Amino acid sequence: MKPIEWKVTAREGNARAGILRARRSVIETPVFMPVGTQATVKGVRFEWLEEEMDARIILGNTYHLFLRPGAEIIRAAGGLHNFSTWTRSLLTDSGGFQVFSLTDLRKLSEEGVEFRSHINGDKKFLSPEVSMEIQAALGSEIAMVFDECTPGKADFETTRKSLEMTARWAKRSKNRFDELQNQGLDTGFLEAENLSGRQSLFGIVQGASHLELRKESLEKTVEIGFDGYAIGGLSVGEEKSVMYDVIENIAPQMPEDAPRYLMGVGTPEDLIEAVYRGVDMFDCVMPTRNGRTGSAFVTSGKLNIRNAKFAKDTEPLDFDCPCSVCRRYSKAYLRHLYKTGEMLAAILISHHNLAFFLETMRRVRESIKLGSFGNFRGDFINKIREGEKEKQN
RNA sequence: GCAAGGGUGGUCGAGUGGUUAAUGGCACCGGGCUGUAAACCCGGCAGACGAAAGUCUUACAUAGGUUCAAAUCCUAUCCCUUGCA
Repeated sequence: MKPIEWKVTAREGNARAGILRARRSVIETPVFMPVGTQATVKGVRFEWLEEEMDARIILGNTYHLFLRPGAEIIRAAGGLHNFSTWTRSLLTDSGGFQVFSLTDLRKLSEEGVEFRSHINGDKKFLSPEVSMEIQAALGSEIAMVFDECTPGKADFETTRKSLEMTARWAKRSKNRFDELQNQGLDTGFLEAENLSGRQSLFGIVQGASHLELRKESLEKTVEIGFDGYAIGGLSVGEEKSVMYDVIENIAPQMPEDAPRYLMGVGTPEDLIEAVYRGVDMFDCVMPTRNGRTGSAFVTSGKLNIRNAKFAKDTEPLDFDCPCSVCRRYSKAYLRHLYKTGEMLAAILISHHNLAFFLETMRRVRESIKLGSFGNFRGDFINKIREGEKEKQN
């Protein structure tokens, strides 16, 4: 039996709607997974994620939880689910992205990454094996291989070397992962109908903007064999058109019968464009980070709640959004909260943004099932373009 | 009334003869944020003209004065704070 089961329920062009059954929840795809780096989706209580937004899966981060509180504390607590009380599915990122984003603090070698904690400067070490051990302690439903995230504008040779190491790391990740599963060291083990109850592992395709290298990376990854496949290393400095090109070329070549996960992307528009090109899963910090920093995603695009023009605006962020923030609070009030430094501003806008992302994905799924995704996509993008035009006037 | 110390741009506050249209903080205005080192970061902030380099005008309580040159020195006036009556 497999740890997860993936089934396509409808198609339209390259876009797919499906059902991903994991041991702790059933996840309808395409899905947006809120990012919960440090065992919390910043500013948003689990109650809201469960009840109002009905999020079925959120992320956690190996690097950050490794530094604090440490894998042993979470293992002792019975895993990240028990520790945090999030009972639905979790996907844990491997720490690979931090190798990329904390570049000043690291020393990279074939063996792994020696780095200094960004918190207190402690010397630490992360490798495919260590990452798998931590992720087993966390007990997520979906673990990610430990990869190197290549910068978007990396040249051919750099990218090739990087991708080859990522492939070797993927193999090592898989080996250690299997050992840990066989030893029963996954804290999240759970009996589930027709599933193994074990953790699943996703591979990651790298290759920056070089399509032939992307293809090579994909082949190497598929050869090892994973429960799902991710596209990594996008939205890391390259042009947006490059990102769309890579997705367009690579996603359709990825295994048909496994979920495709585009890591770290993106804006609502990006999500729709990626679904259109065959992607099923997404995560991104934008809804929560932008929420905390005063920018809201709405039907007409993006708005900055700081703007003076909202000072007397008694309307909600978005009339078309069914979330509890839009049903109750005005832009004028949210602006006031933000300008006065009240934490509730960050909480409410983060909440709206996440609700908006999840609702958008719900609509995407519905339209694929109805065969109207093409129209949905056109309307969605048009409203953003109109919004941009209006902003300029 | 006497004595001492003060009055600086929206605000608090540096500056005590010469790159000073005037440091900083805050406020205000705008932009950014894509597997979270981010409740953060960046820019603007006297006025007018200019796409820009820039040009001009008005500015450090008020009015005079000294000087090549003043927010900075001198005189007078107004106002504020503290102490003594």
